[in-house]
Amino acid sequence: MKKLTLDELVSLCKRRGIIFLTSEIYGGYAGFFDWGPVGVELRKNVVDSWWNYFVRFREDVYGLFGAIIMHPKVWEASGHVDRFIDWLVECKKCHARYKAEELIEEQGIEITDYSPQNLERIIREHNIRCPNCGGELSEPKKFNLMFETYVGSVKSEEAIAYMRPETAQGMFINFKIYSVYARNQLPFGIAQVGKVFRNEIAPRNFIFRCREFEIAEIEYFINPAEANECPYFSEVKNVTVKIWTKEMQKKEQEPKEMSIGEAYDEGVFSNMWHAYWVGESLKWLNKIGLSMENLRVREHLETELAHYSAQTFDIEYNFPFLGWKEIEGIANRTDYDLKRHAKFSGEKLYMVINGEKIIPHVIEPSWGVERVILALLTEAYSVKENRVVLKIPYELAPYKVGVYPLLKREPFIKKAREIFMQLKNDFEAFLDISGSIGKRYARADEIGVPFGITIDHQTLEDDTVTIRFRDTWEQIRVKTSELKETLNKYLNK
RNA sequence: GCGCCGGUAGUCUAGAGGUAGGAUGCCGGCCUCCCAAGCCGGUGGCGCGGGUUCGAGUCCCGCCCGGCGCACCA
Repeated sequence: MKKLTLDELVSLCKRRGIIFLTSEIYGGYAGFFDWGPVGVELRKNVVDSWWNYFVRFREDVYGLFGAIIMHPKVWEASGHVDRFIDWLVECKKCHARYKAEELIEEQGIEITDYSPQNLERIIREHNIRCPNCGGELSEPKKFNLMFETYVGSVKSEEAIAYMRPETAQGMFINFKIYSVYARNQLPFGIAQVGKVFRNEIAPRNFIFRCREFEIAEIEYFINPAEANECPYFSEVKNVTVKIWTKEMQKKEQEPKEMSIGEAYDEGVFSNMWHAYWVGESLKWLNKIGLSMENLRVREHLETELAHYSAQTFDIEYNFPFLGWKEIEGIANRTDYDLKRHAKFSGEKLYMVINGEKIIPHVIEPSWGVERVILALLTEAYSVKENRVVLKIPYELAPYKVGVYPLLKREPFIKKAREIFMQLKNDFEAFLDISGSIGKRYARADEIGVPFGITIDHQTLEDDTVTIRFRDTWEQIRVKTSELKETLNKYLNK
């Protein structure tokens, strides 16, 4: 079968009202996207599925809908201000870029004043040149991956606030409230879905890398003394997937297919809870339609670990047009964040359980919603007889059922309206009377509508209609009185 | 952000100094009892700004957007 290209997917997303670049009448705006009538339903269904699976249908995870702009100190405590803001100098000859402070410190010069004026003065006085080609260096330029804004009406340095670049900190700053809500027991988790903002240098590959995107994330707090006591582990131990540990990567070995249970026994994971969350993540991704063959678990090398992480696994999806790419990360953040916030805020961020003071450790599964949906669309995209059929799992389909009069005239239209009115309160339904019947089926297939109800001549005689199935194009005939029940059966409701 | 390449109706594409053409979609009509059918009619376009030229999708400059490579990816 021909490989799907990103261009084909982008084209479908635009022409069918799913996702498209924002502000196109002004030439577009890189890294920002709008979701159309179909996309907005799809996104909502995916997020609902996630929320049900990880929050509502669990005993131990609590939801949060946190602020996008938080106290600026949050980002000092988290380490983002230090690690997201740099003064960079650029070589005027070869255009290589360097952190100013690193170049200066490499010369054995101690910096006491980190202001850009002073950094530049040191570079000029010591005649520091490009280590690559010896070229002259530019003045230091501020390089900030966080979007800044000003809170209050005065635009001063003191008024700078940041658009959150991750949702995690919203959970950490509310740890006390949630630990009480969880009745002072471990483990428990806090879940949040929301927009985050990162001022990427080069947004690319459609919605794969954007500047404004959505994260679905859980911070799961465990007792470090009980890190290998996960009562749910039997639910994931047989999940089997390709796993690529850092050792395998260093030895240039291929990923190895193994179960989560086997991998845990072999010591692949930092602890049992970490293994559990990798397994649960895979189960949900598989549930929403991503096949296990297209998923793999890759451990981060030491060099790519985030400053807060003891061990991270990426769940990667094999995009036909991008190769294996991260759609979710599962990090062991240990007690890094709670300790940092305790230090910066002066609050006591620990729990006392049975007289013992415990700073919980954190396992953090973190999904990129756009990336998951890109994988979902990729997996669902299929071609049948030269037509696109989007085989989205029924529960996620933006519309469930289309109603079509076979011919565009009375009394077919009247009867179709009746059926539509009968269905619309129970299903995401629409009525389409425009164009030939084949054209209407084709349009519905492109946005993944699972069922089509057709009103034909026989309907007018015996009050039966046909149900057409998106994936097979087969039709069955049912009484209109049994339509709702039959559709529910197929939808597994 | 750097380098190379590109940008023509909603989508896909022809045109490379001289009247912007096609396909498809969409809308209306005729026809049609089931898979983008047929016929007729309609809708809609050179990314933005400046320059060169009698004349610019076409050549030049800047910007924007996209693809690829590098860098970045906490």
